[in-house]
Amino acid sequence: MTLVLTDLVATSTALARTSSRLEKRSLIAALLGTAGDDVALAVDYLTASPRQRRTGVSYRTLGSLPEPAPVTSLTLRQVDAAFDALAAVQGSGAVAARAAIVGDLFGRASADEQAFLRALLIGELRQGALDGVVVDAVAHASGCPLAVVRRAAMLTGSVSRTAAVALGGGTSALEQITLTVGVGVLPMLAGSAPSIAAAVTQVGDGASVWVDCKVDGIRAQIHKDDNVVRIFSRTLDDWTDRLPEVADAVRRLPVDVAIIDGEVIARDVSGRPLPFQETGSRVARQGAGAVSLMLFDLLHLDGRDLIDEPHATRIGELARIAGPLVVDHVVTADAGVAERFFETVVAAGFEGVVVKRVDAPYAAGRRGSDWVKVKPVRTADLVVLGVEWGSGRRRGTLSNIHLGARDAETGEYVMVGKTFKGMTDEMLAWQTARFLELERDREGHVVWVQPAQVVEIAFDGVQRSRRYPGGVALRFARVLRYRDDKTPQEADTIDGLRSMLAEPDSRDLQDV
DNA sequence: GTCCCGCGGGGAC
DNA sequence: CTCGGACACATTCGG
DNA sequence: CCGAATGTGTCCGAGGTCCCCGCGGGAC
Repeated sequence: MTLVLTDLVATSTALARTSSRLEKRSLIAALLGTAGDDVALAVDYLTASPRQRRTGVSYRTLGSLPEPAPVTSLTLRQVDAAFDALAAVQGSGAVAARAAIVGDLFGRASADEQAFLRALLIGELRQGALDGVVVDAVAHASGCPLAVVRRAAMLTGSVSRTAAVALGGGTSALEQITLTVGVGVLPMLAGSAPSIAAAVTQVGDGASVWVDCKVDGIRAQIHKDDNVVRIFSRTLDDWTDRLPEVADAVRRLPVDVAIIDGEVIARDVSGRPLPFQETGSRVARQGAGAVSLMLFDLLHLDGRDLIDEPHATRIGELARIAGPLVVDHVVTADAGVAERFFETVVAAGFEGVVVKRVDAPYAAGRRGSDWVKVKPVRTADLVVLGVEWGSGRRRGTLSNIHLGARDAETGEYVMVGKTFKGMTDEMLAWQTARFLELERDREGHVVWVQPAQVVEIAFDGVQRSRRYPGGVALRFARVLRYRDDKTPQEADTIDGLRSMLAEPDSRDLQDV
């Protein structure tokens, strides 16, 4: 039994049409019931994650498409084969080669199929169903308990493989899936809280909480099986080759078999974290520039699975085998103590803190309330310089605003970033009217406005920028509120933002 | 013919 | 990465 | 006492910043 693209596209279209999760679930379940051997492929496409992580094809390449075919018989496997071919293309002439494959594939697709494939390749499926809904649907289609399906998905790191096992072998087959050294596990994620006090009461509810120093690096899940070490990124890509020194460090640990969770980060000789940009750069450059490893969890140790053990137990074992690499922490029920720890680690250059329930298991793949992060928040009053028309459910509203800081010398405003975050529907409606009033010019989907409206922006920090003229950009900017009590002349200055940049000390920029 | 730069794709946060 | 909206389910409120 | 309102857990999608690499085309 094989699945035809048309059927998948029909359910995708139906998914987009309804907002009911239950209905989405039954639509997907019905499709999976007919998918036969193509369950995994169907799930990969429905969750907008084709096997081929990189096809080299996106928005730009798909600008001009051939005429849709009036009749089609495209199968999922044929699509998969075309994606394989795309992924294999490299070297001189690659652009033309990809265009040829795309032209052939799309020429065999109907209009609806073209739209679907295009959305899939661009990564903008927007049918209101991804991993969460699909996992639910897999449980329904297979008759397996949702909790069992979820757990299998977390342990295999793959919804599609889980789906194939569930539909093929049912609950008993799913239950045979266990934590396996060498197979990436979905990493446990943290929710967030606005303050230490909130986090401590939310997580601890009166009891003691575990407070970890939060490292602003790149997540790494490390599997050690004697001398064989594999390192997985947060999305479970294999990054072993680009982190040789990390692999060596783990090889030297006094354990045979382990799965460790931690963060990779570039630091100066004193151990102080370097800006995230530096660690990102070093990691991407295949091990150019040393990075160090900071650990905060242990999922498996020498034949013993620890994911269901309490956090405190796991960390106890971790400290035993890798003490010096474990991140700083305190255990307390006192929000004041946690607060002081937070201040200390932030002063030392770390990102903040993660508050953890002491007895929480390792609940992979879920952004639960067992781990809650808190980071310091910066704030600035900036001027709106332009706005962009929104897309998707923000179509028809002026959404993404361009932010400017005041240049005290010239009196002009220099752009330091954009944001679309923090706006309620009400604010969206207000700002589209407001910025249309202030409109000065248009260019594509951006509306340039007179620099008259001040907005209070929250952000995590500033970073060095090559794109923006002031040389700085905001990280994670979001709107707090519009300020009608301030004139643009009272907005915060670009110099003020620049002063928040960590001063690079060239002596310190050494490998550790 | 080579080098460099711009741009697109893809991945971190 | 952040945030708001929406849905599903649990709990509490009000006639 | 039961239906309606309110609260909670989760998911999704709106798009941000940076980085690197590879390809292609223009400058020299």
